Amino acid sequence: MHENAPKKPDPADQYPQDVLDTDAFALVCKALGHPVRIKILNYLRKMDRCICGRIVEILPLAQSTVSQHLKVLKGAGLIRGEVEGLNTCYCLDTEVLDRFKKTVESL
Amino acid sequence: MHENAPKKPDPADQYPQDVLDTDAFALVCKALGHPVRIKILNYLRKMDRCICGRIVEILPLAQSTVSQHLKVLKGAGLIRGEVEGLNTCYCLDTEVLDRFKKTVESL
DNA sequence: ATCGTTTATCGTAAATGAACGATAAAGAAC
DNA sequence: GTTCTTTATCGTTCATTTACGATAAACGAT
Repeated sequence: MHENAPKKPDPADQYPQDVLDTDAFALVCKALGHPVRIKILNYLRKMDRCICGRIVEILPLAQSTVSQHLKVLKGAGLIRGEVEGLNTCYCLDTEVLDRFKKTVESL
Repeated sequence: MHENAPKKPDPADQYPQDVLDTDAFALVCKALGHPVRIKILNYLRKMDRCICGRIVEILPLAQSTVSQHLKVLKGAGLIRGEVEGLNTCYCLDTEVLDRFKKTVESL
């Protein structure tokens, strides 16, 4: 673990973006560590994409709480949201999700 | 593997214990949602089985803190620990882990 | 029986999380 | 322009998590 010669200890080279490091992996797991967020994710998977308001409708929670959960999922990179006029449209980030799956496979 | 004569919507039949329900899945994710616990899991994967004291050694944390993390992992079913005289020997619960993997695959 | 070792648990303090209502920001509709 | 709608953020409260040291419980060794 001493980089005298510039070999390739670079993690980005070893695993060309298909496995998450410990901290990133833990972050994603933490984001998945709440039933409501799993439900949101499942819904987005079924719907492909949908606006925030729809997610608020299907959950028995205040709008601000749902917004908070969406923020956590976004912070972990699991979903993306883009503003479309008055609404914000959310969808899964399949790339991050796939990377997560690969990491789990390797457990 | 597929339901040829499906008549039961009973979830326990549909998925003969190979996929976790939302709450159980969130619980496992939550347990994985801390870098230290990922490290413990990785270590146990490499070592197959090892005693608590060894895990305490490799982590820069107080013994009581490590014990707490082990408890979380055990509570999620990810590891098992059996007392062997003075020591407690921990190992992965591969069955729960495999179920978790299957659930993640299906994401 | 006494002493050291190992691990779990207790008690506690600080940080984070989850929920809510209220409010702000931004765009649509009038 | 004003007003309504949608969503994010603020402020607050309560619960949980994380960390630690201290202690207890269980066992081995002396």
